[in-house]
Amino acid sequence: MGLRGLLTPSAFMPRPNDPLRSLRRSALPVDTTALARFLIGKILVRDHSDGRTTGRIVETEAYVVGDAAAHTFRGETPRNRSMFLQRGHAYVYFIYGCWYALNVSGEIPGVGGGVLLRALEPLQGIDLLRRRRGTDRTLDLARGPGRLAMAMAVDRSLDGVDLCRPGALWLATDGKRPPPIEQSVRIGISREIDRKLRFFARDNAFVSGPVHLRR
DNA sequence: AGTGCGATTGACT
DNA sequence: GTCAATCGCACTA
Repeated sequence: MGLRGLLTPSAFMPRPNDPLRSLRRSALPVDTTALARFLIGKILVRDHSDGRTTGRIVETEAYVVGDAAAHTFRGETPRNRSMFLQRGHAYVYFIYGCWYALNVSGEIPGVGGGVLLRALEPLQGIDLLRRRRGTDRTLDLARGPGRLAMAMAVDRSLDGVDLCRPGALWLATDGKRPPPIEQSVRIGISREIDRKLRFFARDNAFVSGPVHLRR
């Protein structure tokens, strides 16, 4: 490596400690499906009194306007109102009596739509993620929406948080190019089952779902 | 006031 | 591969 490489960041060397930059709202596509694709490769940051945990988003699903599988389909209610906030806000819901799941709102104010975050590749705070999940299996720490929320200590208290402002929970980029992205049908729904609104990083081991939907 | 069910997971055969 | 756990919420009445 030459002098230039010592003095300036190199695009060719991995930099594990690349600074995180908060995602500006203006950078987010004004469309839930485009946002679901855009978020692959971005970073979710959880700042907690226990410490910071971060993970790279490797799997998302879009729940769009007019989508019978979306919680917003029947209009705004106390439960889902966060998905009607301006794009970039957290919608957290509780399901099956035991799990939370985290979404990012994706439309203009008053219009309901959101992106379910389904899996993260753990980056920082892996010991803390392990403690929260009660397992040492790095692969399983945040593979699946319920595990992701548990690993990142996400519950309804974070519902409505603005993910474009650094705080308890926010979205960031480390400047890396997004990975190759694949698309498929969504997992675990019974309506609108043919719409290919799931996005994931190709051949990434931290992606959830059955094997035939992993590549 | 009562009912049915879900954008899941982990344990088990 | 199957299946129970578990409860907030939306819907019906």
